[in-house]
Order: sequence, then C-alpha cells, then structure tokens
Amino acid sequence: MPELPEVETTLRGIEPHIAGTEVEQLRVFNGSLRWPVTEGLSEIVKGQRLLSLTRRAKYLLLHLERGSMMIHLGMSGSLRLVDKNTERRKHDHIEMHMSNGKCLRYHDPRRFGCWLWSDNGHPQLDHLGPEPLTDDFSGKRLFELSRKRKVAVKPFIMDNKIVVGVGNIYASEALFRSGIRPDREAGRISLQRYELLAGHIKDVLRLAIEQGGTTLRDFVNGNGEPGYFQQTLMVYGRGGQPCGQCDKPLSEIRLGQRSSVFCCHCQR
DNA sequence: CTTTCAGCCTGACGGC
DNA sequence: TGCCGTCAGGCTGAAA
Repeated sequence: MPELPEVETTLRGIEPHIAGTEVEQLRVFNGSLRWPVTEGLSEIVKGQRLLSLTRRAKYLLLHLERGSMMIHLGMSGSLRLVDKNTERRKHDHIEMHMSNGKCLRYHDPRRFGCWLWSDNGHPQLDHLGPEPLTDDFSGKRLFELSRKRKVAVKPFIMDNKIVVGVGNIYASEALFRSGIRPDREAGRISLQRYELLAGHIKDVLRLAIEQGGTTLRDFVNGNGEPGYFQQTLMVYGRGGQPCGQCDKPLSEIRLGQRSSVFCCHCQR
C-alpha cells in the first residue's frame, strides 16, 4: 500500500519522463474516487504544459500552467508510465497522454484516492504538519505537542497535524526500534525518548525510500507490484510470530481502529 | 479544545 | 464450487 516512501518513489520514477511535456489528452474512465474527479478535467488540462511535480505528505502535485492537480493514491492506488497503446487493465480509471508519447495511468481498485484540480491551491494541504524528513520535525516537537495529551503515542505520531506521512507500517516499525509501546500515553513520554523516536521515524522512512528504488524501475516499466519492504519489517503484520530480538510472541492490539503489533518484552 | 467513530471501496481469505 | 462475513487501510467530518 502506498505510504510516503512509495509516493516519493512514484514521483521520482515518473518526474524525469514527463516534466516539461504538454498534456495532449486526459481521459477519465471512472471518476468516482474518494471525492469525484474534478468536473470537466479533460478540457481544463488539455494543452497545458506540466511544469513540475512535487510531493506534500502523501499527495502528489502536478503543477501545470494554470493551476495544479492534487493526486492521492489512497489505499490501493498506483501510477505508472506505459506506452499509449498498452491495453487498459481492470481498475485503470484515469490516463493522461503527454506530448512526448508517454501515457500516465492511474490504477486504484478501492478508489480511495483522488484527482482534484485547482487554480488557487488545495485546502486539504493548508493544515498539515511538517514533513518528517525535514528539520521542522524533531523529538522536541513531538515532546512539546504531546504534553497533556492522553492519546496513545501510535495514533499521536500518525496524526497529520503532528507530522505527515507516518502510516501504520512505519509508525509500528519506528516504535519497535525505539522500544516504546504503541499504547503508551503520548503525554507521558520523555523528551529523550521522543528524540530517539523521531530519529527512528526518519531512519525507517529514508531506508524505505532507498529500497523503493527497486520499485521505481518496476513502476516505469509497468512490471510487477512493489514488494520491497517485506524483509525489513520487524513487527507490522507479524502478530503472534516470534520477536526478532527476544523470540517472545508479538502482541496485537487495536488502537484508533488500527491493528498494532508490538513486543511487550522489548517495548515499554 | 480533544477524542471517537462511521463511511468510503474492493480483494483476499477463512469457514461452511 | 460459491456464498457470506471479516479484515485491511488514509482521511474526513460529524458526534460526543
């Protein structure tokens, strides 16, 4: 599923192939995504030059001459570059033909994603916290914003107002590396432990982006699905299996309606 | 203000 | 073989 590293990987994979080209044609086959695809999108973007592509949180932004497209991959979305006469697969909902012959296909079985056009900014981006891989995100920030908060630390670090782009997988892994129980009250964790946690969040995201390099080639070539993070996972999806550090069985609980796996011996 | 929770959607999987 | 229930997940917005 697309987390921040995969969105970043997608961006790096497609950017060099289509930045600077012009939109020849955009076709919407099924526009009922998380929010309906912007009405009249094909007519709006036709003929506009794609100036640049950026990422904010898990959103991809395509900057065109007269505005920008905000794309989210939701839970099951993916973008890939294909030859324009490649046959469409089931759940290929949108495609964008560029002036250099490249075709960008959006595939999303669960349709939790979005494609929204705006010529004056996207309100969804206005109240987001800092990017995790910048100096604006630190243990000090986690410590200060968590004082008097009763929420468990795992949903706390997954809150987009605190820091963006930390999904269930990487929250679980960073907490394991930090030796912190996911259900510990956010307001009762020391500055020192938050500094450790912030460092591990950055490490785990950076590592996943590096490993995404393999996925990147697949995306561009239109082969296979990403499977790069499986080996590195210590706790996510491993409830009941032995802990990689102490061999005791990993515990599984639910926090904020999300499954949370941890080691009750290694994490306190 | 904080916290909780339903809803959006399909595919995979287990039980019968 | 198929049917049915459950789960997975990010994000929003309403309710408590």
